[in-house]
Amino acid sequence: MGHAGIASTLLDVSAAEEPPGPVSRQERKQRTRQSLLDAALELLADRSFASLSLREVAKRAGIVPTAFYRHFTSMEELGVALVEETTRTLRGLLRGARTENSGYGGMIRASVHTLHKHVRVHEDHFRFVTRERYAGPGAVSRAIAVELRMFSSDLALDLARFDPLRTWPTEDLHLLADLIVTAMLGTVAELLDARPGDTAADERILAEAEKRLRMVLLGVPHWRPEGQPRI
Amino acid sequence: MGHAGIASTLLDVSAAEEPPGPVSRQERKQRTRQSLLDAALELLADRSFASLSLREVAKRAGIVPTAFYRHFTSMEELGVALVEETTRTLRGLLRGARTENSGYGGMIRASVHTLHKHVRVHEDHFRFVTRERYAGPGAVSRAIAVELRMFSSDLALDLARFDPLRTWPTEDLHLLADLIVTAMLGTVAELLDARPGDTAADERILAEAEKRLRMVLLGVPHWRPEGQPRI
DNA sequence: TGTACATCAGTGAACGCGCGTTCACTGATGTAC
DNA sequence: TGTACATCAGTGAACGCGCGTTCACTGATGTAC
Repeated sequence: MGHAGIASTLLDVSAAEEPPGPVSRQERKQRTRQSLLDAALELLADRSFASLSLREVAKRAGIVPTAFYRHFTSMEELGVALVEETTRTLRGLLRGARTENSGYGGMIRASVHTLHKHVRVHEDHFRFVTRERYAGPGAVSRAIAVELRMFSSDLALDLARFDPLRTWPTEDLHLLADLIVTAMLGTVAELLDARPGDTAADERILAEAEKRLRMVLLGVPHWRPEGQPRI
Repeated sequence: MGHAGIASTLLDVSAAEEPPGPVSRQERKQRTRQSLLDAALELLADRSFASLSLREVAKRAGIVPTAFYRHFTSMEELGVALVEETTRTLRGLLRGARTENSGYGGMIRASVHTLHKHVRVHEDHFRFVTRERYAGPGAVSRAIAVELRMFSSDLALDLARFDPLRTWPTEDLHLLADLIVTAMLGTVAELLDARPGDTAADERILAEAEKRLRMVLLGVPHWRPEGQPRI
């Protein structure tokens, strides 16, 4: 339970290591549930979700395999919970980064840096999500696809505030937003591949990420949504 | 061996189902090897590589588990062979599509359509590669990364022939090429997600893919490689 | 061409192991009176 | 406040199963003479 508790504070889910006084049955249950999530995430640091066994996760969480079923009906259900845990706060952070900055440049810089900080704090979560995104036909991949669509919709909404984009058809706006989300996911994968603690690598990756986004947005004023494109 | 043979003809590796006359020992060995690759690919249609067992593959290929080791030292080695099988011909096809067309528009259209045709013929191969790309720290993911870098280098080379790109620094060129390769991979994933035989869906996905690439390339003439970007 | 030996792809039994899931249980927490 | 009963998170034994890998083997193909 020790290091599992530490991991959970990173997400600020259950802040205190061992709170004072007696604890209700449902509080204890919630803590064991979190231990299972934390244990799974640690094991997923260098493995695929499909290769993870219920017994391993239970063992690492400090419970007997059969007690797992008190919290999740299957490993798949736990995986979906991990996906939700990953995106829970990031969506709000990114929306904030965009609304608190005006102009492409500021928005790009703030978004990239917000993403960077968040990914570095929750590396295991993002490793899990980038790995499982296309991992197969299971509930986990489906949950990830849903979350990404939400990121994309958030972004499309904010992009629509820019003058040349204001008049774009919705589908073109979503195309652009998807392109940006995909590029950002590539950046996440690069960050997770970099040697740990390699600050220079991080800065290079962030610079490249900003450059990529500028390249994409550079074409926007020249795009003709209706009629023949000029290329 | 029956349907395994059929799958292999799709790749044109061993064309005849049962050639006439006696067959040398090494020919037979090569055929069994191909059966193993085909069997693995069929099983991978809706599963992750990590969840695939040596025994399953051997069984489907029609040999006893222990005979597997006559062909590959491990499942991982088989996985790497599958990656090579996937990209073997596509690289040349895409290079051809670009050199036989001039101008962004023609190149984009030809590339997207070439990719589409190839993906549709070899769906299982591409499902495997898109799934395993980020699947973990194994040899398979590493092999995929190497292949993608080669696609990107090919593309950068061809992009350098365009006038505004001719003078770009190499790193910016590679950034642009990576962006395009990533976008194309997204298109592959969309194609594989579409309902089989849904021609309308295919056409929509291809149209979107072309649009995305045009969006990206639209910014090119306005990019300032040196000095401050205008955004 | 015929014979004797070497090679080696594929066989089949056996091993110890971790897997998911079942089941009846325990004992602390919660609730009704 | 005290007692009797209900709830339910966690236990531990047991099951049948598929796994990767070992080993000694078989018998067709290949080679040397």
